[in-house]
Amino acid sequence: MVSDMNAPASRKGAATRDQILDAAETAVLAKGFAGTSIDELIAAVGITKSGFFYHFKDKGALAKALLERYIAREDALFDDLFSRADELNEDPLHGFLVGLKMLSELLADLPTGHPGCLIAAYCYQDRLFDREVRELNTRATLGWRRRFRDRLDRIAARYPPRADVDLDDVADMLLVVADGGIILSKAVGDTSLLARQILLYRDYLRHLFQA
Amino acid sequence: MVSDMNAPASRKGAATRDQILDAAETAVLAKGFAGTSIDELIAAVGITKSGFFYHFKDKGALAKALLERYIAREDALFDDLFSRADELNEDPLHGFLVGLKMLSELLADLPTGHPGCLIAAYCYQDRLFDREVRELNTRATLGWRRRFRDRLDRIAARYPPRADVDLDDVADMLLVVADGGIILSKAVGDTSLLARQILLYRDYLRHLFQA
DNA sequence: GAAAAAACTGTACCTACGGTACAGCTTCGG
DNA sequence: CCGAAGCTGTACCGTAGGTACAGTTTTTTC
Repeated sequence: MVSDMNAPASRKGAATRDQILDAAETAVLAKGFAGTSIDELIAAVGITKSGFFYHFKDKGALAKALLERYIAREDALFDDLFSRADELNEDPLHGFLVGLKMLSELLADLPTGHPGCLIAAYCYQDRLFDREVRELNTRATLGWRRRFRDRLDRIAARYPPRADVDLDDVADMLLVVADGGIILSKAVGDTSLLARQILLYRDYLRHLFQA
Repeated sequence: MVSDMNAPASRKGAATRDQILDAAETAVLAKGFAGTSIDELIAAVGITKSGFFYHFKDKGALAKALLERYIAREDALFDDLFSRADELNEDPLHGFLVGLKMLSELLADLPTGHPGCLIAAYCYQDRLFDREVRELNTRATLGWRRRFRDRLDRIAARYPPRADVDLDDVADMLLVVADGGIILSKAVGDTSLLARQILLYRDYLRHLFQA
C-alpha cells in the first residue's frame, strides 16, 4: 500500500462540508429549504457562520451541493442494487423483479421509514432555486427514466408487452410509486407502506409482461 | 329567486380571506410554507399587514385554514366525479374505471399542469406545523383511503381478486400514483405525465380484477 | 521544520420577515 | 344612526440571511 490517500486526498474541510450537508439534508426534508436556517446548521455541526460561508458562498450553493450529493448517492444505490440482481439472474424480467424485491426489502428495513426524496422536496419549492438547480433535478429524473426504460426494453424483447402501454410511462411509474409512497408513508405514519407499494408496482410488471 | 344570498351570506371579509388563501396556496406550492412571506401575500391581495392579522391570528392559522380548504375541495371533487361515474354505470368495477378515466381527462385538461398537492407539500415540511395540522393531514389521507377501499370492496364482491394483494394497499396506490405523478410532472416539466400515470393505475386495476 | 495553503474565528453591520400592540377610520346592515 | 365587521397606520422587537474582511489556527507540502 504505497499509496492510498495521495490523490486529492484527506482534506479535512471535506469532512466538515459533509457534516454540514448531513445536517442540512435532514433539516430540509423536515422543514423545507426556506425553513432551514444556517444558524441551526452551524449549531449542529459546531462551527461559526464564517465557517459555513467558507464552504458555501451562499445558501443557493448549499442547495446545489445537497442535490448533487443526493443524486450521486441514489445513482450509486441503483447501480449496486440492480447489478447485484442481474448477477443472480440471466432473465431480464426476473432480474428486474428480483431487484425490485431487494429494493422493497431495503426500504422495509429502514426502522424510522424513508427520510424523504430531495427531488420531491425541491419540486415543491422550485421557485426558491435557480435555473441550474432545477435543471439538475430534471436531468437526474430523466436519467432514472432512461435507466429503467433500458431494462424494460430488454424485458420487452423477450416478453412482448401489450401494445397500448408506453414503456417510458411504465419506467416513470417506478419513480412515481416511490415518491408517492414516501409521501403517503409520511402522511399516515406507516413506515412499511412504501415497501408494499413497491411490491404492488412489481406485481403490475409481472401482470404486464407475463399474463 | 326570493333568496339567494341571505344565509350567513355576503360577508365581505370572506372574499378577502379567500383571496389571501388563493395567493397563499399558489405561493406555498411554489416556494414552500416558510418561503412564503406574509408581505408578498398582502401585496398580492392589496391589503395591509394589519388586514392579514385580522383574518388569521398568525401564520399557523393560515396554514391550517389553507389545508382545511384544500381537503374540502378535494373531497367535493371526488364526490362529484365518482358519483357521476356511478350514475353512468351499474357495475362497480366499470363505475370505478369510468371515474378514473374521467379523473385522467380532467387532469389532462389542466393547461399548465396540476398546481400541486398541499398534503404532499405539508408532508415535506411537517416540522413547521403543529400537531393539529399534522393530524388533519393524516385524517384526510385515511379518509381518502377509506373512500377508495369501500369501492374496491364492492368491486371485490363481484370480481374476486387474487388473495395476495391487500385492498388497502391498492386503495393507497391511487393516492400514491397521484402524488408521485404530480412530482414527476413537475420534475420533468411534462404536464400530461400525471394523467397517463392515472391511466396506468386504471390498467392495473383492470388486470387485478378481470384477468 | 518553515512556508504556504486550507480551514476556519470574530466582529460589525445591513435588510427582510414574522410577530405584537394598539389606536383609529370606513363601510354597511339593521 | 348605531354598532359591528373589516380594515389602515404607526411603531416597535427579535431572528435570520447575507456581506465584508481582518485575524488566527490547523494541515499539508516541500
